Order: sequence, then C-alpha cells, then structure tokens
Amino acid sequence: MTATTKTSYHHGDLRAALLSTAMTMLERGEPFSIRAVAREAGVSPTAPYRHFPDREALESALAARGLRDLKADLSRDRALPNTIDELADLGVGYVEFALRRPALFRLMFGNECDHASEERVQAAAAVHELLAEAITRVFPHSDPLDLALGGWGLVHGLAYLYLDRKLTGPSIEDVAAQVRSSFIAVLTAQRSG
Amino acid sequence: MTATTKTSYHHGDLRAALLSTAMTMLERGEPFSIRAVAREAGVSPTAPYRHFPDREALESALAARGLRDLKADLSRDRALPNTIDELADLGVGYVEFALRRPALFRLMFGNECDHASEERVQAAAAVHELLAEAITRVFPHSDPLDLALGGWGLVHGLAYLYLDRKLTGPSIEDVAAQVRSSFIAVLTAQRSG
DNA sequence: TGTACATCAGTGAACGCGCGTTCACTGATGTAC
DNA sequence: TGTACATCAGTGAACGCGCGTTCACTGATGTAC
Repeated sequence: MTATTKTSYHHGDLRAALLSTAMTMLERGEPFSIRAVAREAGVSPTAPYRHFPDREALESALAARGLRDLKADLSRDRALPNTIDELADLGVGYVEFALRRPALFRLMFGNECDHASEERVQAAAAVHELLAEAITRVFPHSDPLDLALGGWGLVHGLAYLYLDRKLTGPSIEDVAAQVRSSFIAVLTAQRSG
Repeated sequence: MTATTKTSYHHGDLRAALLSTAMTMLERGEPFSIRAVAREAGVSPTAPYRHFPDREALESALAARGLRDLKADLSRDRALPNTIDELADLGVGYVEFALRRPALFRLMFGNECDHASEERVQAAAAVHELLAEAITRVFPHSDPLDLALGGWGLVHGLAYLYLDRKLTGPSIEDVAAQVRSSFIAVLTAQRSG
C-alpha cells in the first residue's frame, strides 16, 4: 500500500511529514513547538503524540537530523584537510552552517542534550570525530584533544557571536572571510607574534 | 528621607531591589520573567512597570550589570597580560564566569542585543576593549582585529560548549585546566605542528 | 470474494500553566500656603 | 505648625496568548475466516 497523494484521515507518513515540516519552520526562524508544527502540518495538536512521546523526543530527532546534515555539509566536496588553509575551510563551513540555519543550529547545540536520544548522541559524536580527525591531520604532533577542543571552541564561539549579533558582517561572504582570517590568525599566532 | 527598613506601601527603592532580586534568581538558574521577579521581590506583578517600560528594558539593565561584572572580574587582581600564560588566565576567567553564572551569561550574550539600551551597548564595548587590548599586548605584530575576534571566539565557544553540556568536566577546576590547555594549544599550534 | 472484527492513527474538547501587559484604582508622600 | 492638595508608587482584576499534555472518541485500515 503506497502512501502517495493521501489527504484522507490517515496521513500516510505523518512522522516524516512532521520532521520535514518542523525543519522548514526552523529554516524560516519560527519558534518551535509541537502545536505549531502540528498546525503547519495541517493536523490536530495531539496527532504528533502518536509518533513522539513528548516535545523533547521530536526536538531530539530534529537535532540529530541537523547534526547529520552538518556533518554531510562539512564532508561534501571536501577531503580531510592537509593544510591550515584547508582546515580553515572546514571552520568556515561550520560557521556558515550556523548562519544559514540559525534556529536549527541553536536547537542542535543551545540546550543540554537529551541523553536518552541515542540517535542524537551518535550524530553528535560523528561531528566531533570529523573535527578531531581533521585537526589531528593538520597538526599531527600536538596533543590531539587540546587542539581539537580549541578548534571546535573557536568556530563554535564565532558562530554564536555572529548569531547573537555580538559581531556583524555586511554579508555572509564578508563574515566567511573574517572567520577565515581569525581562524588562521589564531592558529599561526606564534609565527607572527 | 532615608529608605531604610521600610516595609510599607512605598518600597523605597524598588528599582534597585528588582535588579538585585532578578540577579540572585538568575544566579539560582531560575527562568527569568517580570512576573517571577516581582513575585520574588514581594510586589504585585505590575509594580515593575513603574520602573521599566517593558520586559526587555529590565533584561537589558541586567545584561549591562552582568557585562560590567564580567569586566570587573577579568580585571580584578590582574594587570594586562604580557605573556601567553597570562593571556590564558584571562580566557580561563571568561569561561569560569560563564560556568559560575550560566543564566546571567546566557542573558548577556544569548540573544540579539536591545540596541536601544545605551547602558548595555557601552558595557559590552568595554568588555570588547579589554579583550582586544590584552591580545594586542601579547601579540603586538599580528593583525589586532583578527586575533582579537579569534581569541574571543575561542573562549566564548568553549564557554558555550560547557554550558550546553557538549563538553563536560568532573569539576570546575578540571574545566579550567582543560580550557587553559586548549587555549594555549591553539595559540601555539604552529610551534609544535 | 465478502464480511466481522481488531488495530491503530487520527480528532477535538478540555486541563492548568505562566506569561506580558492594560486599566482603573488607592494609599502614601511631600509640598505650598 | 497645620491643612489642602498634587503627585506618584504601588495594587489587583482582567485581557488574550500559546504552550504541553490528557482523555475519551471515531473513522480508516488491514486481517482472519
């Protein structure tokens, strides 16, 4: 039984529909709530409870999706970096993701994880690994943990500062350029200082 | 007319009382709202409107206060740094502030500024200046802007990652040590890499 | 192939919550004479 | 020094809002015979 073009009582695949509806709402920057998502999906406020036990479960599923997207984004058309410049690409990609999808980014990172969502935990771990691997390749002789955390902190902090308007740039390209400069400046500070 | 030990109809200095009540509530991690602050201050839900036009005004006053506290914290017992180690102290101080007063830190940074609050804008600028000055002293030959943003981003990002439990440490001392290591690792990456 | 029935994915009314903000008010304060 | 009065900082009821979640329900689906 295929579920195409059903407008009937039974939806077909409401779970998937809720996730993608929620995703585009986040994309639009609208506040996230179960009721709002249900409304937008054209379904009663309680229908989502057939597919998610509570608000946090839906939120975690979205966060996991976002984390997978981020990882895909950072991997796409990009082998693991070998130089600082290539590593900077990765950093810039991280910040660009945050700026392009701010509400999603906040949902992914801006609250204490639901430890219960295995999906989410795994997706987060995959992102960590990617970042750590990349940094270790470029700086093979440093303490990998220290540098990996530092590098992550650096791009994460810049992302938040732009998101919260503590820093601003005239365009997303300018922001990307600024992030690149700062990233490289910090990682090569010893050389010039 | 002094305003000591007044429990009467007129409060004495409700404005100041609201601010400090709100501050200790943030300290306790309670959610911030005008009503909650009024309740805690023992005053009707509408009393605050005599002193603040709306919720955002109270919030901005608190943020300004927090920013001034942060600056004082970072300056206390600490001359401007001359070495990377001393600069790292500053960075650690920034993260410790965030961990010690998480709700306040989020309120200070975690939303788009109320551009209207001059007090807040000034307090934020003062913090920026302090950080930029410190970095410029330690790395006088680098592009000051790039490095200052990078350094700020680094500690800001680490602060958020710990706040949002993406990173964890067994104790605040361990976190401080980790931040220090990462901070130094990143700023001296060239040397070892 | 047709029918009885269990299952299951939806509905819609209702709950209690806390919020920001308005309004007309009232009680205390301080000032002018 | 005493009184009339304006000012001003509070009160408390009320508004409308959206939220998460529960509950008993009903209509559609798919399966056993």
